Amino acid sequence: MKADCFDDALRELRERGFKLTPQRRAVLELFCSDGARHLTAQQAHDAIRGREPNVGLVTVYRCLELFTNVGILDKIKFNDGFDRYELHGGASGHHHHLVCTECGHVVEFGDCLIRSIERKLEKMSGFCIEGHWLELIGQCRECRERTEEDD
Amino acid sequence: MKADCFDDALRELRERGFKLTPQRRAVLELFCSDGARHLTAQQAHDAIRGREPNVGLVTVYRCLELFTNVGILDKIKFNDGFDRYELHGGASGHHHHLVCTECGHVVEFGDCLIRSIERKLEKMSGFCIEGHWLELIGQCRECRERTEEDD
DNA sequence: CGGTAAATGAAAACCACTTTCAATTATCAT
DNA sequence: ATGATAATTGAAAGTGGTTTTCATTTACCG
Repeated sequence: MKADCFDDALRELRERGFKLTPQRRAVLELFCSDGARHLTAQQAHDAIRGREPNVGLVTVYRCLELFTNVGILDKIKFNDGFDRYELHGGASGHHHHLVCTECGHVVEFGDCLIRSIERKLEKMSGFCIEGHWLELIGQCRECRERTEEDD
Repeated sequence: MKADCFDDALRELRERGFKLTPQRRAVLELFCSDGARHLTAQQAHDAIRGREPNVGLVTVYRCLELFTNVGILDKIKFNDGFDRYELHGGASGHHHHLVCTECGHVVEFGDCLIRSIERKLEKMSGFCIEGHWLELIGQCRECRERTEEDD
């Protein structure tokens, strides 16, 4: 549990005039806890329910939207049809995801590798590039080894 | 209009035992026409409606799915919530999209720039990378110039 | 505390997409 | 050609994640 991220977020909300409801605290606590990465609204709701049964899924959706607008969370999209959220910046700043097709294991990596591509493309296309989305899929080491054993 | 792509597709469908209905011909014609790139089902339906009013949106969805399974089309996903389709392989093979946030103008580019990143990541992560999805967004030259004029 | 505007929860709406099902039609055997 | 047959179609209903509506509750300020 990253206490300062939680306190910083509460302060940010208070300063902007938003009410600090138990529901919002519960969602914030979840996302400031260590294991919380790229969660869907449903996953967040399930995780919160145990501690705080009085939090509706709709409220979770609204918290996620609010926190994203305020800059506390980032909305990220895998190509699986679910909106996902994680702490803004996170431990490692802007990053991308490498997802295992077998077990769903996710590895994150920084975006320094993309910058050079962006510069090349800006020259080629005349675009001023503002952002990018990169997701890679494959098989993680564990799943590859298990698959080989099965043969 | 790429006549051979159209004929090849018809032959492929016939060989696999699918019926050559006017609806399927209309969808094929559209995707074999020169301007047809990364179309949504709705866009395809709108484009076809002019020539062939008797084609339902549902049928367009079914054609797109069938043609993708058969290998005539590729399904591609922008992060905008719409499934999009284009001719398999296309003129330029596997590629990525650079989308203008102002006018929606799309520039395509090949994936040779990604390969070196994939190799680095395989070493770092132990993953065997099978595929990737990259989309960049920004402002195209025209929109940037127009925006500057407005200031 | 008491007033007030913001926040919540349940239900309904949305929207892209898929499925169901009765009616139509391309294809093939005759 | 023609009729049999199974695939295909279109309309309507269903899905599933997300958003909106609206009456009720509640955090916050005075």
